[in-house]
Amino acid sequence: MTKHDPFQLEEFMPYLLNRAAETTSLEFQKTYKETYGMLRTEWRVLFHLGRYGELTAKQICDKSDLHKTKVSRAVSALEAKRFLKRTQVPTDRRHELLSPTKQGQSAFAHLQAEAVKYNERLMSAFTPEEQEIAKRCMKMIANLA
Amino acid sequence: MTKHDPFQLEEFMPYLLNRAAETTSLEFQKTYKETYGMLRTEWRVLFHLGRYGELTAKQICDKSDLHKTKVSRAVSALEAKRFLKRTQVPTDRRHELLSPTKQGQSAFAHLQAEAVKYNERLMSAFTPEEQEIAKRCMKMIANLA
DNA sequence: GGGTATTTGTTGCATTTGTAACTATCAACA
DNA sequence: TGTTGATAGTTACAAATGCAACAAATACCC
Repeated sequence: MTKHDPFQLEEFMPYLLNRAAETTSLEFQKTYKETYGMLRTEWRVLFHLGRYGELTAKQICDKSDLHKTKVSRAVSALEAKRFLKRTQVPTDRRHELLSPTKQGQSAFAHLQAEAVKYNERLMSAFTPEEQEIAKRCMKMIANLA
Repeated sequence: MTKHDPFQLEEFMPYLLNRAAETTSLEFQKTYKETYGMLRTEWRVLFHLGRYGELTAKQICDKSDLHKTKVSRAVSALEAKRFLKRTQVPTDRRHELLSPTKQGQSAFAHLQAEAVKYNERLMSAFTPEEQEIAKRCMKMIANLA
């Protein structure tokens, strides 16, 4: 690092992304943690189930990019809390279909509404164009686009 | 969630931010993990020391938004690996000044150069305007601006 | 069919993290 | 001075995570 070319930590995207991700995650965590006692991974698994309906654990792994170990434990926890149920698949007994219970659907509906509100509040500081650009950058960086 | 208004997971910023942050962190992790055996927190602490010079643990906490226990452990690890040294402050024995050793400076110089390269590669997919907007959004969301 | 390789998911263990309690030092002020 | 409160940093313990080994079921191929 020279005086002419100081590398600013604030220009380093992994750093900025981590800071921003941590800030928003901690803020929104209150919503699902206080009301439903969920952990972040559980919330993300339930989110996928609510969003896509019936899924196998493998499909959740692929869609969410969560490790199968994390998903396995989150599914157990959500099942114990009666937010999802498992259904055997007769044609292939290796995997089971996971689907939200009534309680899981209700929690998802609530949390989704809160997520929309939180998101709107978070993004309201930016113009629609800026929002689009930011989202596109994130998706590209996360290999989602 | 209705058919008219499906809440896309891909529109939820905490989700996008976490995905993008995790992707970049894992990619860049290789650089400091393989070569220096550092953990992410250690890398971030060393980065602050390299960037700002002598700092107390408290100052690193404030600048990095890392919890003091994480910093404490990262400092111990970096000291054990001879990347930093502690200096007593006679006027206030509660804190010590942390500064990189020769080896720490060398590691920092190397990692910083790699960070610049990684960052340029990462951002090369976007126009300068898009890069500025994305960075500004991140800073704002992370309360850095 | 029978043996091997793949896929799906769980579990055990070591590492990492978060929270709270703790020590040590200094500040403030009667 | 001495008592109380604040600050810097460490440590202990519980919870969460990552990795590797594992078990069970299926696919593949001779």
